Amino acid sequence: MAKKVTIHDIARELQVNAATVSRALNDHPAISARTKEAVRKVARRLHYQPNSIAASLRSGRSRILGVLIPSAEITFFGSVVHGIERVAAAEGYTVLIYQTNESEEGERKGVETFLRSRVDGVLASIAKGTRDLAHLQDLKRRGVPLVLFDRVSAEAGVPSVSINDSAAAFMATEHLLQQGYRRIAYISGPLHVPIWKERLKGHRKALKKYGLPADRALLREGDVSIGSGAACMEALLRLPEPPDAVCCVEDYTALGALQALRRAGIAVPGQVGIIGFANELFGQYIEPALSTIDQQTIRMGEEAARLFFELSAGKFYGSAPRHIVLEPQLIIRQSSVKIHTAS
Amino acid sequence: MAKKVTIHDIARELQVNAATVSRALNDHPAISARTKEAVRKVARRLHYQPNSIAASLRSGRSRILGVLIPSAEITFFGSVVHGIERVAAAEGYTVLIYQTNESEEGERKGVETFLRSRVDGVLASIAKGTRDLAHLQDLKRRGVPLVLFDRVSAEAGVPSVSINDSAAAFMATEHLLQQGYRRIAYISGPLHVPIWKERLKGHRKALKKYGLPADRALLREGDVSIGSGAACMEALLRLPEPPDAVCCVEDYTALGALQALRRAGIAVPGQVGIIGFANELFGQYIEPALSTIDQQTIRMGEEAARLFFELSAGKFYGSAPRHIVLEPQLIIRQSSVKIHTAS
DNA sequence: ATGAAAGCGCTAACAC
DNA sequence: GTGTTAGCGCTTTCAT
Repeated sequence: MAKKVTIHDIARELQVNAATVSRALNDHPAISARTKEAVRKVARRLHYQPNSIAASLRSGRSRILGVLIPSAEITFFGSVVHGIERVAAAEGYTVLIYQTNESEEGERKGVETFLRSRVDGVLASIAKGTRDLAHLQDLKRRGVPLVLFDRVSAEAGVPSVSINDSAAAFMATEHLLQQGYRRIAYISGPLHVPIWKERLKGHRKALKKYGLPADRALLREGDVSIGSGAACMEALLRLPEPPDAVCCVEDYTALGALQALRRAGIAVPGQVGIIGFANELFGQYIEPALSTIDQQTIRMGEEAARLFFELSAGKFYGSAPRHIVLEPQLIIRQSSVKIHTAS
Repeated sequence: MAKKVTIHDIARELQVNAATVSRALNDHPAISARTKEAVRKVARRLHYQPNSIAASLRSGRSRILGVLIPSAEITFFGSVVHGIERVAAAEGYTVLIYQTNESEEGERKGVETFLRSRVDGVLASIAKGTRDLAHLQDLKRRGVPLVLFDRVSAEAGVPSVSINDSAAAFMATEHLLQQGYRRIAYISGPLHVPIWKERLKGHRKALKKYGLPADRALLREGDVSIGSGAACMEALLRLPEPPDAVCCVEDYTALGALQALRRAGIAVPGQVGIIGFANELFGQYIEPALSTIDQQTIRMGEEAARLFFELSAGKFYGSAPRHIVLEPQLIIRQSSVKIHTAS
């Protein structure tokens, strides 16, 4: 273990004060160009590596942004993180990711880790398993800016970026209706999670607009996994009056449903239409290609990061938090297209 | 911004020394149960949050493991991280992820960030764009344990976990040969990356075993993206003697190739067989389901984390680094099955 | 079982 | 333009 070199080593070498070295390294305006040059040269020669732990302890700022995501195995989040990174990098910030594994426990540990590491802010997407938001309030109480994205919560009282989930589900459902499907099932995620509650609302609104009843039997509450999607679909198929279309709350759910339909020998989109949600990469490559909703991932990440910088610049502390709502985009592929217009 | 509460606040409240509080909080054996109890109670009441920055500065240990992954959008890495987390958590360590976006530049920044944050170790999978490993050597030189996984490099001289890439490609190719395919193309990733070079070796070995020549025209060096897979496949189809099977270095590459084949109206696996690599989630849901190679992701993560703990326990510093090689598993689905045995 | 004191490496307020 | 000084909040000898 090589002895760590500090600014004092550089200072000694150059016969100057450690503070001078610190300033030179940080490009402080009051330091002469010659000194800066000399300091940098010695620093390089000695393989000096700044200790941001010490710097953070002293300055109270780490220039690190913590991002809490439910799972690194979902492309969607990786994509949002890209957006966050782009904006963060431009401001000289680094992004660190913690995956909560969809549990409240994991989320608490993530917050704890970030708090201990004294990140300058936290951007989070709430885990499926989270019911109590106390740990998020903790961040607020400690003055760590918090911004929520995608899986947001108005209760939290912090800025957020999300898509218009209700509108998205409305679009998806209306699209199925316009294709002539009439008995539309809905496979949701846990309804205690706001975004899934919102989406259900949009779905129902579309049904209502077309004068259709909200048949309780056609609503399934899954856990947004492939397996759960398949199980829900199977249950739906056992119904006395099975659905002729299904609106899924997630692409993976749709994948499971599709699998169940295939096993049952049901033609998609001929007999049953299906639409997903999230525009995951695989959707355009499966057979039939999955219609879905695009959630503007990069944009979402960028906006979330921007909200953080606004927050930390103190631009709207105290006033009501901003909620940015992005407009979703309907992506029509094959799985939901019954009507062939032209050819 | 609530005033931060420190161990001194707790100490004052209880009329004891800060050192006592520190010990109590860390469950030091020499502290009486009564004192510990009292300290914990006050800590809770004051919402005390330990400042690990200060602790790290003093102790020189952060109990944080940095993980460098090329991209958070690849399921494979998310899965490996799960394995890492499991082992790390058991040792009281936290995992922080940095995505390098497949570039050497990103990788350098990640190393820099981890170095500054004084993580206790780094687990890394080398980016596609990385040619110079100097930044990784830096970690070693500074005494930060480094373990490589998946995209490893023997040159780095550090412990690693990978799968037997050569054997994997051999299995994939042999499987195609056993299915009766004879003109087998190979879509590789950049050949300066060791794992892809290794895989190519395995592929050639299989060809050789079956007495087939390594036709240069059948080898394409793509960049492991869907688009590149499609482009390579198109080029292959334009050959005077197009291939009757294609072995891809990655599932996403295979996806692109599949797309190109579909556009060209070629039946898979009837006319052309195809096999991928990585066992990405989507593979079993596309049509035809993609044959592939499983890479033991969770296991890989666990082993990598274990290697780190061995390293930091000083078990084999100085001696030659251990390289764990996991055995891959051939997963036969539809895309490569020409021969229908039974039914 | 607890206290006293020193210091990890850096930055920032105040000198000059 | 640079030096001095005083910590940031914690851990860790060494005492007692």
